[in-house]
Amino acid sequence: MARKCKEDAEKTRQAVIEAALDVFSEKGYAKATFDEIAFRAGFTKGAVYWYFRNKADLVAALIVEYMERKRAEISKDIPLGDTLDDLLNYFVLWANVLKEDVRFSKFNRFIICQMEWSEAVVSRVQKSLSTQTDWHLEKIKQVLVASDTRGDLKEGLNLDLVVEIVRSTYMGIVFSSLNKFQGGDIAEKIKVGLGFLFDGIRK
Amino acid sequence: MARKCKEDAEKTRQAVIEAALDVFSEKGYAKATFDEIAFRAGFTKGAVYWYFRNKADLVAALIVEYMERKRAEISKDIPLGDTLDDLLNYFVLWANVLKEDVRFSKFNRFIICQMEWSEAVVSRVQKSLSTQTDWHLEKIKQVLVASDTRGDLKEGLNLDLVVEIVRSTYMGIVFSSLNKFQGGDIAEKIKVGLGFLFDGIRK
DNA sequence: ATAAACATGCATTTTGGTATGTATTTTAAA
DNA sequence: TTTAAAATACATACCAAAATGCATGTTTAT
Repeated sequence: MARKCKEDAEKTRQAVIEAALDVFSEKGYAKATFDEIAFRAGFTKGAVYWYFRNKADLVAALIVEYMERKRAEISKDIPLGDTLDDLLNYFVLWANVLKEDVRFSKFNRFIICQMEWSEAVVSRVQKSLSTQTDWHLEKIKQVLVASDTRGDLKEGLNLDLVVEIVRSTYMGIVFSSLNKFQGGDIAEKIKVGLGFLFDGIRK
Repeated sequence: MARKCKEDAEKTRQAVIEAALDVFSEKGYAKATFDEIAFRAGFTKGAVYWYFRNKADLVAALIVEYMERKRAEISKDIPLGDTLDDLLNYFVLWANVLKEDVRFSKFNRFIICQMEWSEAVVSRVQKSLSTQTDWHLEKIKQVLVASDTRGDLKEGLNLDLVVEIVRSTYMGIVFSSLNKFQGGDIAEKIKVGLGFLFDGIRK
């Protein structure tokens, strides 16, 4: 084969990334080989190396692309208000994405339980990852501060601590749900679980 | 070298397991080699293969030993009551162990973020792991049922769902704390976070 | 004497990475 | 407008390194 036009080239890159997610999910990060990823995508190893220097580079690209894409996709649906109910809807929105988008769910399961966060990968992803994290934390803090100012919350809360706890609770429910052990409706658990937590900090 | 008496043999096994934890933590599961693990333990590869068939076998033994040992160690300190406050103390107890036992903390960080849960490992660990999980879930459920019977809780709760949420919340805070991003006092976070959650389900 | 508790050496496979080949496409000069 | 050169988008072939796991050796307890 040979060179194609630019649109086809981008398609190739995407095909490789999608194939990578499948192979990573099935074999785990360590046992996934460029040969198999390329074969799944319908190409050879040369194509994969054309786009990615090595495995850490590939998985980093996979992570960044999936996170940024989904964030861009979802950002228009985000509730604008700053009450605890709005915040709850915000998390339910993310949870529903996990329920409905099978690829995104597969992606999350992979990065949570099927890969090692080696230094090589972490350093490449750090920027995109911390942006994503900051995004969440910012949203949470904004709502909590506004609610506190309005006098909706209990007195004397350490808001920064509460921010961390809210996020950890969300992550915990997501993690547990993505592990095979428990199935269940993840959005439902988020709704109920964070609902109780919010009841606990409300005045 | 050559054969030693039985006590020495057991010491060797333990030394290998401890060295394995160190090497796994530093290099990650995939990049850890039997040669280096053996060298760290003060032996050669032959010694490691004498006790463990392969890497999955070694890491499984590491996981099982650490979990069982800590559970046995801690079981005598467990609060006996069945109120929500007792349950909170139960979790704080575990959190304190994570804070104080550096090796156990290292172990947890390893199995959470530095290893892949391949099928080979999961199948070997499953029994011990589900026993540990059942242990926690059983304790939680017992307290919730007792509290509910006493009329301490809100009406109409789905207790099984609440059990999962309580556990997920605990796990979420532990996970977040073990990731390098956030440090902080893990026991404090558990106390405050689960405290709010319990306030939310209390009548 | 036998078997446990290792050490040592080797061989096989795997694979990450590179170097090279090749057919198109794009660019740019004539 | 034509066409040669250069760059792109891969395929193919190959290598060097490394690690797994086994086979075999060696020493000492029992």
